[in-house]
Amino acid sequence: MAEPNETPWLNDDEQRMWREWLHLDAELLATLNREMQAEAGLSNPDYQVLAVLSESPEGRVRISDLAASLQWERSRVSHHVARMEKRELVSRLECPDDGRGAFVRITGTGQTAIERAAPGHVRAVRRLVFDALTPEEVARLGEIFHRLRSRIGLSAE
Amino acid sequence: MAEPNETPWLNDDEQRMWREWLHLDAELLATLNREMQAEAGLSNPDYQVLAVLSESPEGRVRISDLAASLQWERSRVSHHVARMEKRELVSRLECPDDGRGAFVRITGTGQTAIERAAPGHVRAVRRLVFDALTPEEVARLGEIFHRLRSRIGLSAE
DNA sequence: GGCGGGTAGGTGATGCGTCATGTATCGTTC
DNA sequence: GAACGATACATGACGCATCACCTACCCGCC
Repeated sequence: MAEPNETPWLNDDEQRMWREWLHLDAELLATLNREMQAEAGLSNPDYQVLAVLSESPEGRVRISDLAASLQWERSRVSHHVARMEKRELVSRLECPDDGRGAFVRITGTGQTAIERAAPGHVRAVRRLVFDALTPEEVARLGEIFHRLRSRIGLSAE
Repeated sequence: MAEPNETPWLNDDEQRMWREWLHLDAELLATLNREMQAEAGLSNPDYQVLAVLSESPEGRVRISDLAASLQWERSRVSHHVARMEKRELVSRLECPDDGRGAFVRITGTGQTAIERAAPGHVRAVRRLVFDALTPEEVARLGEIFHRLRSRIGLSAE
């Protein structure tokens, strides 16, 4: 190990769990990404954006609202929407109420793409995750993830 | 929802858990990254590479072995080592036994960096993850992650 | 009416990751 | 010993993500 002894390293269980977690994460996301890319030409972030847009009653969403829904930075949304616009999955509209604002709307191409992607995506999540878990495990994991998540940002740095 | 009814979507527990998981992941990795960046100027991948190198008895590791240890693609290792070489964290050596091969070695700068990073990194993982979990939970999570991981790659596509 | 601070969004630089491809070398087989 | 397929690694192009910074606009106030 590279670290001086004063800092207690993780014990075996912890170390094994941590490694499994990191690898699982990487593999899970990569697999979901790859399958959706193959089936519908969408990346995971593409899917998330299109999902929000297609669920919006007005059919158009402000950049900032999109950022809030996805918990992304506005800049990230801006970049991503720009890329998606090039591929004609979404389009931008000016916002009449606020000269600074912009709407994003899903296009026909985008609608087709997400409809094509959705069933496979859900099936993949089921197959990779939920088919291997009991309902009790799902509940426990949900609680644990929530607990961990709520601690992030407290007393950092 | 965007998907046709034939495909069963996730139930509430599943959906909540899945969202928590995705967000937790993103936030956890981002936080670990940010803290190590601030403390020692290293990214997470930098740390992993340096850790393998500094644990190697010979002080040098073949690119392919590095890829195997980290479970990265060789190409990724190649790119990453190139970036780290620019920052003088590692250096490349020619391999006398195999004209195709290359060794990577940690530099003094790299050694200093990982020694500076390691205690904080371990503390961060403890603080963010293990301080909030009981040993039973750690064991259960380890088992679950292992189970899920072993299913990836079976019957894909 | 014009000043000042906050907000909406865009942009450029840079690092990270993958895919497709290229090049040199190795080992084997004839 | 030449040819051939496999291996080791590099490279270029591209998408993704963040950071730092910019512009334009809104709103409240003097």
